[in-house]
Amino acid sequence: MSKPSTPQAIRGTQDIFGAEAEAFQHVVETFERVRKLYRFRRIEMPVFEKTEVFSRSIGETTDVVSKEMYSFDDRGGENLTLRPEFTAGIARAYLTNGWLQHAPLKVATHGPLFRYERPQKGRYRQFHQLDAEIIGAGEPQADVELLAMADQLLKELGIADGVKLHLNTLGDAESREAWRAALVDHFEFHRGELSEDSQKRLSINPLRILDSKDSRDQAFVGGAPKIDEFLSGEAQDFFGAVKAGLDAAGVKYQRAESLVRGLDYYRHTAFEFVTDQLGAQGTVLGGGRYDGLMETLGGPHTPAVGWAAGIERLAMLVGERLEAVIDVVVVVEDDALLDRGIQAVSDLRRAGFSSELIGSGSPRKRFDKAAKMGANSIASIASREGVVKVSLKAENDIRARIEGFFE
RNA sequence: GCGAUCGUAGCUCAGUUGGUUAGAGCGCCGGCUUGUGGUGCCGGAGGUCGGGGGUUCGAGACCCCUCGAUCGCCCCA
Repeated sequence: MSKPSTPQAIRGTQDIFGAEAEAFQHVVETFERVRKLYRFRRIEMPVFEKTEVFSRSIGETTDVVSKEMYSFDDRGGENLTLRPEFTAGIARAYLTNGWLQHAPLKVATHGPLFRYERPQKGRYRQFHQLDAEIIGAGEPQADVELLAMADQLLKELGIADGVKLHLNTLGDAESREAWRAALVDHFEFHRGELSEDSQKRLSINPLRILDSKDSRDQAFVGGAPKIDEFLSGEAQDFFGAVKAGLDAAGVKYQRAESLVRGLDYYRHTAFEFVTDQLGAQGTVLGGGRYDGLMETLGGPHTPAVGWAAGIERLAMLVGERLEAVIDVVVVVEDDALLDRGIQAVSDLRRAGFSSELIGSGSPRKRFDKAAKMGANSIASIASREGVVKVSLKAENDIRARIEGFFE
């Protein structure tokens, strides 16, 4: 008889435990608290959608859609995709549920996303994001509110020092197209001297050449046309209002002229909170305005802004967090007294004390086991010459509150 | 999709130029010591050396393939 083999976890997924899981949960809980301060309403979204929800909104030519989606036919023959991001699904829900009656609508959620990528530090095939969106608001104040919330979140997580807000504008649709055309002209002239990657980007996403890490490309980035030269008056005013609003809200930022977004639906404001402490995956939170998205899904023109943040990346910056210490460990040193112990921990837990029972293994080693757990107090239930003996090791303040549970 | 490094008990790691029954610490289980005690001692369980193939008299060590991890490229939060 051969031993059955143990299945491995799927590549790029993670089993999170202990101090790391506490850090993960801490990020989520902090987000929940901050999101309520800004009055964002909680939504829960399906993990999968019809494939077209993503392919139409994100853009067929993007890497996400063309090679990173987990798509499959279900038993009814429908082609479905595990969500690679939140925004498209939320936009779909907004339209199919008629949420425009609530506009402008501020919503927040978090959960798992899926992308078929090569795993590395801060990048997984199943990863988790926080997400916040304001839908149906075309005013720059919406951008400002969202950024202020992101800024406060990072501060409350205690990681704001290592993270900087990079801010840019992509202009409105006309500005962006004019800029894009000028960039293509510029880089086309030097095509032969660009990196292989950037030669490809020239036809797929020329804006991306701007933040290439290849030194061959960087030589031509400095002289490339700037978005500011192509901004319409309206676009300039919008960006000016966002910057003024950030100053008023006390949010620090720096202009990043070559910051672009990978997904097609972005317009106007684009931003990333970036750190140098996570290696190649330095963006911890990113987003922007996507005024054109609703129309690509067949809805009415609906301006919107949003961002998403990588929970794993934030948790790595937060670092490991200690699990809460136990209030009382109850040690039963005589098996005949086990029920006394069960009663005590039950009463303690119902009264709001975290409690753990130790009543198995070598009786003489049970107290040592309890001592190693680092609890605030230890109660021992033992018998000496046939007499039940309860002893309590605790500081006076907690002793007074728990003594009664052992009488 | 491309490149580099790595993969030995549950965990962290040793394993000399390929050479008898593969080791340690921690953890786990048990015995003794201590007896208001977080100590010490002894013993035990647990490994097809990621998986498959090859070279060799002989492979945990060398070669090939494969799976996975880590770090870059790319992409992105």
